[in-house]
Amino acid sequence: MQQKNKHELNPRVSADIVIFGFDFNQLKVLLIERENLDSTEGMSQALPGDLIYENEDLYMAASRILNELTGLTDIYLEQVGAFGDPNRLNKEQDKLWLKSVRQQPDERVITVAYYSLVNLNDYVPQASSFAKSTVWVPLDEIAELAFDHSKILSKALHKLKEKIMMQPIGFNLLPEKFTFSQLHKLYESILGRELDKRNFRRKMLKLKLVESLDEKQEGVPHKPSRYFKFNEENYNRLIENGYDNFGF
Amino acid sequence: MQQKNKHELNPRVSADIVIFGFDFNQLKVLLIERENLDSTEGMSQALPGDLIYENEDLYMAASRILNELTGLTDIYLEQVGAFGDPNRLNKEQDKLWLKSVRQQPDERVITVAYYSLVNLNDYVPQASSFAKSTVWVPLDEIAELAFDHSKILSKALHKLKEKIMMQPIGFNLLPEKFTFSQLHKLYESILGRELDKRNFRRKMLKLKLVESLDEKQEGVPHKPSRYFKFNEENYNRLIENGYDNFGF
DNA sequence: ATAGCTATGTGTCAAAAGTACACTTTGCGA
DNA sequence: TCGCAAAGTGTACTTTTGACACATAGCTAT
Repeated sequence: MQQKNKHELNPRVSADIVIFGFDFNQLKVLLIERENLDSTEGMSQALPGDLIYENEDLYMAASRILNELTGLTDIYLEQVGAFGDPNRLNKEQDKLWLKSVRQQPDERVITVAYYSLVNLNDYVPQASSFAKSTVWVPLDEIAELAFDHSKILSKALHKLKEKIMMQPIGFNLLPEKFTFSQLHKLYESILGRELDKRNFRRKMLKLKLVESLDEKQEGVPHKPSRYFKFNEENYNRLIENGYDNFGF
Repeated sequence: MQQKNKHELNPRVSADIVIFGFDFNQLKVLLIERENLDSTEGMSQALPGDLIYENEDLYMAASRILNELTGLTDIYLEQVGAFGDPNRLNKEQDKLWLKSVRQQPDERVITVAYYSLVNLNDYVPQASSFAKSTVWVPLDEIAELAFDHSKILSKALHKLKEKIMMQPIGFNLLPEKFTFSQLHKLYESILGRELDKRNFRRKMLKLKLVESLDEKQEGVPHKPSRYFKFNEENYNRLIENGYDNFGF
């Protein structure tokens, strides 16, 4: 035990967050931009993240980062998993960048990834120590990310897809009131495939997850849509009865 | 950045594993037993786990631990998640035990949990540095575990349930050939509810996931069952066509 | 005022999947 | 040869899914 000790891992731990947002048209992810230092290309992108502090719980660290970045609190946040490949920071460009920013750039870092769902309307960009410049990038325009972040993103997306088929977490990406087509488009964006409009409507209404408001769109150059809101009580009643599969 | 550094977390990292086994009757978990040092009660139980070494990947560490404990390689192993509550080691009994076993018992440890599915017939108990005495405990007889291991176990079980409804991973818990009722009982044990015998059979056969062998049970005091085996080719064909929901 | 545009909103039918349910069969053992 | 215990099998009903097309409301441009 005594001799073994010197070989035991003693890393830093970071939290990286995949922040999803929806602009009523497509799913986007908030990324930080950094300048490349090897003068090959101009910029590359990474998931926002930061080292975790002492006495900080993993979930707390993730909410802190999310809050510093977006000003938001009480956000849907779910763990994706831990990523600890010993070579995860060893791409040349990443090493250069770490050298410019960390005291011990070669130190091993394990990251715990989370994903979160935010309502774009509530979002106010914030300056923060770990993210000078951020951008919302549509899912299908995201190029290879720094470190192992592409892998993290794809696992996060996979979890989101799985989850949204079981629980109506999508409402976290929408404002209080929304139209049916916004909701419909959201599900299509997340699942990456078309859903029949009428069947989608039928299912949502049968489950009574959405409730119609006495209010309509105004000023749109077509038949105005009614507004709807999420009915949380009905959702809670559903899951009490063991219903946890929305089967899209 | 410079001053902040001294507050950054620099923990040990462990891997803990929920090892599931099935004795044709119920689902069991392999636990390690340790003597309590405060003389309240005799024994308490914990999930097997060990600190991760330098240059070791998380998944590799988990397979190493699994191998040291069971002698098995190439085992189904899936990450449950990272657990890093600053107080996760702070129950009194746990602190006493750590003092007797670790150089720096107060050091913060983050654990990455995995679950694995093993075939009990292949299992040969092994002595290992971190587990002197091990026991297979039926799920419903597991008492409160050490550290945050009860929480880990319940999350692992939850993931297993979810997963087995989507993918036929249950076969990892069975030997090459098995009877239909063994398979049936396995699904019931994992999901914790009864499944209609005929409907279960119909579904499995329709998906062609199991294949009948020309062999029967012998020496049983009732009508002997045919043996079946898992048909991996058909499974691969299914998932290629996007089928990933077995809907139990 | 009216014609045209655009997205909203609605119903039906057939196929597939799920659910509930009971009796006969086989081989062993007493 | 009788009894036991688990294996094995089919049907009828209900629910869910999936495919599909047209009328409607409000704005805009002429």
